Amino acid sequence: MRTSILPTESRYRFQDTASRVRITDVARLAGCAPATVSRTVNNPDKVSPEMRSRIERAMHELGYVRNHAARALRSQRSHMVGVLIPTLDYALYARLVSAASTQLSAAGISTLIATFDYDLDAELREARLLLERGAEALMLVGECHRQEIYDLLHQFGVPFVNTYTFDPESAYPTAGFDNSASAAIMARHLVHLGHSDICVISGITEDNDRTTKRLDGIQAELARHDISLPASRVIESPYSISGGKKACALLLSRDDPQPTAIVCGNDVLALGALIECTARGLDVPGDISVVGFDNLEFATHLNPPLTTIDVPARDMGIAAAEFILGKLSGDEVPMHNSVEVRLILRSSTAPPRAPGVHGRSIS
Amino acid sequence: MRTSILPTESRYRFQDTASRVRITDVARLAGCAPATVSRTVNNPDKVSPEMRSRIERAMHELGYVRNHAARALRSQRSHMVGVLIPTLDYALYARLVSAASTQLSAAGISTLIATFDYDLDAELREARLLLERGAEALMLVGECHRQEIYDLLHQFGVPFVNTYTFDPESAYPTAGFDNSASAAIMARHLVHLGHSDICVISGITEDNDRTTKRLDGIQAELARHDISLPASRVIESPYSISGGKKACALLLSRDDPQPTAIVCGNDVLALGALIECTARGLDVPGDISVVGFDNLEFATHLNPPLTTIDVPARDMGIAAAEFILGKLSGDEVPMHNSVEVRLILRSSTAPPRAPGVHGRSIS
DNA sequence: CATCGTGATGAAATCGATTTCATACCATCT
DNA sequence: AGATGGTATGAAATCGATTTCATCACGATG
Repeated sequence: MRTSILPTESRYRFQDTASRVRITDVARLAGCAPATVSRTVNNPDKVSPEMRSRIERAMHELGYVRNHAARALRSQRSHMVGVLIPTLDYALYARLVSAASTQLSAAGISTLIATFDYDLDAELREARLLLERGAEALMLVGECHRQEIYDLLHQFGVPFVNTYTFDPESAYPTAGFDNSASAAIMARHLVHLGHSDICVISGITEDNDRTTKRLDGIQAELARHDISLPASRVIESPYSISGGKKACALLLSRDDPQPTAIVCGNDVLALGALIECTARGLDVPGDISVVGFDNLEFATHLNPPLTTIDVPARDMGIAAAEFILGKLSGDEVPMHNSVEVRLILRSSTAPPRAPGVHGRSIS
Repeated sequence: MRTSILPTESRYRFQDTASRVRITDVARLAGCAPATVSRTVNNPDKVSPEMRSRIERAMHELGYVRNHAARALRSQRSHMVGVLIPTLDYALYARLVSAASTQLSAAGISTLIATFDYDLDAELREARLLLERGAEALMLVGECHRQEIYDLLHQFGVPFVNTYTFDPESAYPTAGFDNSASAAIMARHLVHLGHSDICVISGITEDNDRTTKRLDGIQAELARHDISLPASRVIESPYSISGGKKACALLLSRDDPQPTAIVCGNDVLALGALIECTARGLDVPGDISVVGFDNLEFATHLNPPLTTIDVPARDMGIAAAEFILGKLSGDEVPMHNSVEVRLILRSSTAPPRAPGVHGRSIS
């Protein structure tokens, strides 16, 4: 009986048997030096047309695929950029990522996507991994990150940009919008409609500058109109439909004078709130107004269509990518880039049914 | 005046000035050979505890981060697996990807995500890129790919698995479910409820084996019950809410006897259909039943909650990852892995209002 | 006609970690 | 005591493409 004498030999080998075609193989077949093959791949115009076509034929014939590790090692350029987003869920960051990715790939750069589920320690780990893998730059979401990320980035001299935020005062580059001001727009809209009994369903604010600023912005705006926002009228919830539902249910079940409007930290929460209101037989916007944030595709299709803040995620992704590309090619690029958010008026908001004692005249 | 004499010098350099700490630097500080440092990183138990801690201290002190390109080049292992999905939109593949990614990362393997927007040529390009980057394995969606992908994969000896499909007859590994049989379940459900005027909003079937099979499955099941499905009752639409709305509007505007049920190729289309029906004042399920496919999170929250087919995307991702991990470590692994889909009965389906002339008795 | 520049190509060094092979040391066994 | 085996470590080769520098051919220029 012949039992396997080389058990480890059965191990699956990356690059097997006849295996990998190297640049030298192509060179040999084309009858030239490896350097010339490299040139035809990276600087075609530095090679004579005949030689080039000869080499291209050889590459095709052998099925040559270049080894990126070797290229990256020698040239010190990985041609990769890392994108660190909280989650893939709800396609919250899909527009941002795909726009950025398209933009980068036009410059021959691939995008490495990593998620961290709103856990900053996980984010740090992923960032380190991306850097290990040679990411030449990083796109982050928000400004709130572990200090170690900034240190690492500094140490590596790797450019980066914080997206979904815009802050000309920040020491770190930003590409996005002012979350506080944008959220204030929502609040102002409701106040202008005559609401004063307003509740907020916010995203989790811990370790999250965007949700924090949005909440601050709402609070400040309401304060400007002498409307108070007691803690009992604010609920934080993870971004999810059921989170929004639960939060809404809780708010509506409190004894306070019932709110006439609910401001939500994003469209997913607003969807949950809408569902809960409808389930309770409340008419939106007749009995209660609901505002979202993000303008995700479904917002326009809801019943009623959701009033929300449009976040031009695509533009933001492009801006972030352009910033990074600029940095990578040593150009002088503005540190901070803003994109324009705007209030999308749809039918989930209306004046409160009873003008109420708190009613105030509006310009 | 001193103008810059070295203009190119200003170019942003990956790895600058004082810059990069190499393994030799760590070795020098720890007073050992680079080999030993490498061992503490990759096989800690092959290094004596004192030496190890000395090296770890040195690594920490210098802020050492290993260079993945060098590691990959020398060891011929990239520790990366590529995942090729059609799109990031609607988080259609989020559960699959994140489950797979978690699983792989526990084995020290990073996930490279690439999207191709349902364009098979783009898929081929991305696949080649992933392979260039050294992906040790690939996760694909469906079985329909350019032949070149299979050739490339074969040439490189790179294991892969087709997800979202299960076919024990296939020459290529699959991890998923039988799309045809699963779609038949939807159709059967409607038939059993007594429907016979049934329409279908299918995903685009060109270059897509999953949508094709789902449509086939529906057709076959209806045929089994002597219900015909004329071309006029089938509309293909890209996966989007507005696509579903439009398709539904079109179907409802035809002169035919109005359908009493609509089968949708996925939940996003079903959402669109639901919205359109509601907008037209149709009662779902009173006037018309709607079925979806995928059981995305929102399905349960719709009004009415959507009857749909639950796709255990998480399990599928895990199965696919396990298959790949098995292959990579040379284990004997079953070629085909199936996950269980099941019909989720909710309230978007009911017997047709008027049993109608086509009514048939059901067991 | 000699010289210079230009463009195409080749030879060889190089990127940084891993890995093989050798060596030194110590403990154990006969 | 000598042989043996195992463990910890080091020296040096290596992965494959890029890049620098040298070389060569050829045409233009004075």
